[in-house]
Amino acid sequence: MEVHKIPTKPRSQPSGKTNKKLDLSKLNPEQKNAVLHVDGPLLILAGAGSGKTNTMTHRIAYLLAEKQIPASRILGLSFTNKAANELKERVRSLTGTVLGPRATKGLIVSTFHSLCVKILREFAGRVGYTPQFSILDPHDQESIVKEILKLINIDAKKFDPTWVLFQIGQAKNKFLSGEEAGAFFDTLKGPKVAYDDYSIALQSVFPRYQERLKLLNAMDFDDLLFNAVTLLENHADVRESLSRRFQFILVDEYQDTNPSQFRLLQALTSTHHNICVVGDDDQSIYAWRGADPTHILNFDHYYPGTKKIILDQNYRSTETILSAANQVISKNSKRYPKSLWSERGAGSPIHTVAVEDDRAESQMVTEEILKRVQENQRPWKDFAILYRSNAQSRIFEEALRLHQIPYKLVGALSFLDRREVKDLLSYWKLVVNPKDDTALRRVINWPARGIGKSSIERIHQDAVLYQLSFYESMQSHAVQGDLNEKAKAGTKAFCELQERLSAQLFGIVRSEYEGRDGDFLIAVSEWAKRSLEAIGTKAALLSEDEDTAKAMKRFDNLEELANAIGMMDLAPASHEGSPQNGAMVLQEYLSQLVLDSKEDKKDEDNENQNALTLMTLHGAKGLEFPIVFLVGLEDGCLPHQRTIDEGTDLSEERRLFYVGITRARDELYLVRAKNRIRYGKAIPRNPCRFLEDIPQDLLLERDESSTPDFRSEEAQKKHEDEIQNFFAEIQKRLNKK
DNA sequence: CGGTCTATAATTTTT
DNA sequence: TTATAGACCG
Repeated sequence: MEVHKIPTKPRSQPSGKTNKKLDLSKLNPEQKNAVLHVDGPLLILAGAGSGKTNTMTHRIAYLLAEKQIPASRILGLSFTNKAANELKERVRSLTGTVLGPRATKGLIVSTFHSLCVKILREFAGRVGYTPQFSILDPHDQESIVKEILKLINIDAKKFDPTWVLFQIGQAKNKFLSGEEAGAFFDTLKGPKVAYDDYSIALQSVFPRYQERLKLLNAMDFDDLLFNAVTLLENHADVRESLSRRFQFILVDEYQDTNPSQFRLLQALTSTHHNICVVGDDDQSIYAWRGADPTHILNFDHYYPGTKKIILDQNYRSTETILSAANQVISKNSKRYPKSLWSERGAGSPIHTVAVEDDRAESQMVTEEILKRVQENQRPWKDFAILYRSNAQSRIFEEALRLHQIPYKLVGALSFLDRREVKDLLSYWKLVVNPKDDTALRRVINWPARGIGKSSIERIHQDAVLYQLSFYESMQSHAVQGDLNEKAKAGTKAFCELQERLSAQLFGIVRSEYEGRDGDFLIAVSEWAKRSLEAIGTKAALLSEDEDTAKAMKRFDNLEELANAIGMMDLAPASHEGSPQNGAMVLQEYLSQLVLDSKEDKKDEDNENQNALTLMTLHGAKGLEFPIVFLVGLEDGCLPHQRTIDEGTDLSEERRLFYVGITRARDELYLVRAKNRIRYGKAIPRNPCRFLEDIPQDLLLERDESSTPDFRSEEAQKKHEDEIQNFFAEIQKRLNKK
């Protein structure tokens, strides 16, 4: 039963054409204040669904249109490519009607990471790199750490490489110096070993890892930030020129900034304080990877004279949903007190459903969705199923597939994780950066060319002995050396292939195309397609997969990867650091790919496709859906077990719940299972503790299970204790009288 | 050298 | 229960 009719038209689009004047009439007074504030620090506390993006885009448009700030003096920063693209697109459409299509030319709206790439490509030499540096993906990082662990005789079984990498990343995110990192490592307790060798292990791996990356001319994600900050802090000339260039800086999701990002911003604002940050402390959910919410809580401390604006009118959800959200979040202590309100009316109550186990959970959700689709004519894309951890998606996928409901799984193994994609990209990486041993070792024998383990080992040993890159060592082995005939021939063939590809690619020069950038890009794209042939990918794929159709499909994907080069956005030739030859284009393309792994080629038909969404609570931030199912609302799942075990602060888990609730526009389902099947056994579970904070009168509760609520021994004991205390108390009072 | 098999570990969240 | 990473054999 719907109390409220849902308007499905997009909200707050500027109506029709406006003549020469930016239309601010659709903004509420606070939003307008934020837009009109020009000079000096500005903090916008934007609650969920409060028109944050709209405010930011209007503010940029206002600077461009009314204040005549050149687009190239404005910098917008966000965390995801998706957010950056959306922001840019909306600024473009806003200013388009007023200033024409060229108004945003030179405007940079990007993620922190890609901004750092831009800066570092230009000044790589100042931090000991060449501009061709590669960007490693997590998989590459892991193989390097494994190598190092082996080298220093540490058992990778005891010291999980992923864990080691995570801690190294933490140290970089916090921008710790060598000694500070050491002290930080000392405080850690690892997962598998009781004694504290962890710090020693980390302290021996960390420097070696960094050294290795430098040798490979490669940076990992965290290095991009770390090195950019190092560059700016140590080189006043670079710092000042960039700070002067970016006269106005806007930062989205500011509550998620980590110390590296914070310092980057400080450097960029060293010559002015025109920084506008937008965020919501209640939606800070990345502290676990180094984000520090005190950046937003103490913003005016770092930037005195800050103007603070609170956007608390919500344009998204019903009042019922908002008051549940407000209640839940109000239990957190360290926050700017605020409470969202809306004019949308009460709407439907929140459904809370308890089911028997996770199988029943997926069934119930699926059936409910089918019902809603039939009864209310809802399209699939109105629905989202949100969960705490990725592992929970699987069972829903099965149920959805069974009922033939189209869904899109966000955060699934990305296109880039596919083996053949990584292989192809490794060839391309190697052409751009021949020092990239990691890439080389991936494809040295793919397609099979007779270079086996022992040959690789020999090449490797010579590389170490003569201080060569792996590729250089290969080159010398192709001519002489102690490889068997087959391996030698393979090595020779490989080197020749690389040389040829490289020569061809560097031969594609932009100046020959005289402004026809489209043709220039297509030439590079053609090269990429030819490289597929030269490598022999089609034959390789066909031979390793029985299923010819499947193999062809994989091959088509690779061709698509080559094609996409032709559709890149290319900086104008005059612009510094813009690609001048094929290799530079390819390099740019490769960095875009690694930094943008989420929305890749698979998303091509994404926008208008009608499918329900399956994703984690983290992934859902910034999105909204008419009907939301929050599933797995059990202790151990929503306050995640790891967080409970650490015994510390559960406020971030609570914020996660808050984020989930506030994704819903019209209806919200809170679903929990009484048992969860794990490794084939049913584990009984308690309801998520945050559920208690939602007032009963907002809820419509039902229990579809056949078993009574489970209480863990501990909970049972606590419950009994409470009853006993209660009676003891009464007894005491009676005795007193 | 490459494929198949078996043992073992595993379920936070990600640019 | 399932996925993956080494071991081992052809």
